[in-house]
Amino acid sequence: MTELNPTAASLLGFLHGGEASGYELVETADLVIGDFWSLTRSQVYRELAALEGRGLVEAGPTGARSRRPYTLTNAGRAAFAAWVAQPPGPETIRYPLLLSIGFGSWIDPGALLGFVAEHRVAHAERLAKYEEMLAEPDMDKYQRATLTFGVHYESAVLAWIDSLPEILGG
Amino acid sequence: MTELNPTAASLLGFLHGGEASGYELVETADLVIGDFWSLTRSQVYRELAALEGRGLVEAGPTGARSRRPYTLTNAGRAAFAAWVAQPPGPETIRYPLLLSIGFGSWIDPGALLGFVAEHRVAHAERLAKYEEMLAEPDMDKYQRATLTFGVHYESAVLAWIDSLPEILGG
DNA sequence: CCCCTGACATGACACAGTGGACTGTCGCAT
DNA sequence: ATGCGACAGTCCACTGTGTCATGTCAGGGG
Repeated sequence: MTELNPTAASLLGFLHGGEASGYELVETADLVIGDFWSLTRSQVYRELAALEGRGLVEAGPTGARSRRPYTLTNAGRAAFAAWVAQPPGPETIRYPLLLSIGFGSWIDPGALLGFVAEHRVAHAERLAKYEEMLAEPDMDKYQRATLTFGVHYESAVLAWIDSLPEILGG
Repeated sequence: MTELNPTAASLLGFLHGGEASGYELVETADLVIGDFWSLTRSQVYRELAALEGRGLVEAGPTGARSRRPYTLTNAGRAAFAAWVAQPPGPETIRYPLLLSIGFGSWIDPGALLGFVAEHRVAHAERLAKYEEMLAEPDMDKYQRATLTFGVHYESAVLAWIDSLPEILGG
């Protein structure tokens, strides 16, 4: 029984909510974990096929629009339980803006500040979205915890961006 | 002239400092951009081969321990200059701990807090490392800017972690 | 009634990125 | 002399990304 990867494990996790197609799983995942665990349609369909091959999920009869509804098997439930008991690995961040700044001496200073300003808008929007979602009173505490991460993260990025003129100005 | 990807562009960037082998480029990159732009030996060697095929770098005569020293070509310099003029894309974060928390209802609460505690140590260490590096007075302002991001990021993660007991406790 | 649009649904493919295993070289200290 | 650790590169299987292609179905407008 090879280890599950986090993406596959997440799919099994969502399938605890009942039967779902690949399309629905992508939508759910995008919504629920998309801000800190990226996945793509292609990858999801590939994982589902692999999970089916390993007997961790089962596909029901193909429905309208060639929809393939997947359900958890007992083996799938067990594999998920084993996965969540494992300590999670370190995070990876890939932030192209930081690359640009790191190579800032080759960039026109005005252009660089322009790039930063564009990113500031995106981060401010995400912060507002998270805060709006957190205002909802009846919310699962685990989702509240991940949203709170988002708030801390976006706030930190905004604070950093606002400190840049002083650092780069001289 | 297809677009450069950020990894390939970074290698060209580092080669502005003069001739270097794949091994040295991995070391440099790990040190300078490793905290916000992950790359692996395998990928670096593959990119170098591709860059050589496109005429953006040139390999000198193979030296001791089959060392292949690469240098920038004029085309490589031009490709890098074109790349840094482009606006950088959005960041991607993949944080397995957040997945675990998102699926927290299937995890033993004590174990979950244990996972969090382990991560706290790692983040505290990185924060200390960044602050120590920032204490250095003569430092390139661009590196100072990226290190400052690190400080903001790690501080935010620590603050978030410390807010978790309250969120998850109830 | 027909056609168009947009949401639903899957898959193929090429390329990028990761992590481990493997091979070999060389300098140095015991 | 030997054996360890840093240097240097390669291969492979798998995971992840982005785009293109294909087809289905529902509902509204003409």
